[in-house]
Amino acid sequence: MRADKRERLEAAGWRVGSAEEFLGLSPQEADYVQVKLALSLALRERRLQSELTQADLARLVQSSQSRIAKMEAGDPGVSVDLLMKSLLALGASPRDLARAIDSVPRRD
Amino acid sequence: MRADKRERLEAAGWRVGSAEEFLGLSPQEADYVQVKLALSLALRERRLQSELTQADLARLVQSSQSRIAKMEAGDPGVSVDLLMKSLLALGASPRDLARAIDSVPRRD
DNA sequence: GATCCTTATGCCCAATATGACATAAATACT
DNA sequence: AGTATTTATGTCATATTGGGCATAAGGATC
Repeated sequence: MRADKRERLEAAGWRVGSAEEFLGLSPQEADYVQVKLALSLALRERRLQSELTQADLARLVQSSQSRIAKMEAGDPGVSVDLLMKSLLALGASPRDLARAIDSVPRRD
Repeated sequence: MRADKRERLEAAGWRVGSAEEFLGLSPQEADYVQVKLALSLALRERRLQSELTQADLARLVQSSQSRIAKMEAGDPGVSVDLLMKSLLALGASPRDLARAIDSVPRRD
């Protein structure tokens, strides 16, 4: 965001900042969310790459379409365990998981 | 294991193979276990590096000493989520998590 | 706009993970 | 050897996550 735009917004009474600030997350909590998000995105990418529907993937990992949708949406009620297991079921290697997690932007 | 030893063992009726084979794990399940194990080890290393007892860490992450012990032991009843959250609480970055996971030996 | 396919969202309740506690086992220190 | 500290293991109630189902919402094709 450009500095002048930020100034205009703040002058108008808006609070400008990251989602973490807004939600009041600690740095660790923010990192955790980011990791889950990265795995979510990796899952969606892999599924589409494999040309599977969410229902297909659900069958593959013995879950349900709704769970897959929630996983890909980064729903808070989905565990990293399930994300990882699903990714592995799609043929991802531990190294692939590592790469996905490593794509999380560094904090400053 | 040396080939001749393996032969002697098998001649004597032993089945020789990896722990995964023995436990009847699929490759994906084996990878998942390996990832958890890698995080367990990383946790122990970091905790010791920080010169904290399990009880100290338990306070830090609002858990209990017994949970920490189970985490570090790679207990099946411990989630990757908890492992990650604990590592992050010890100051690990997402990149550190990625490195730990990437240390899992490749399957062949 | 009707039909089909896919994805999103909300709700059950069964299964699993959780912190807490007790206590055993291991390790360190004198 | 005895004691203190740390770690391991078992159990329990409570909380969270799980699959399954219904249904809404989006998107494509006709």
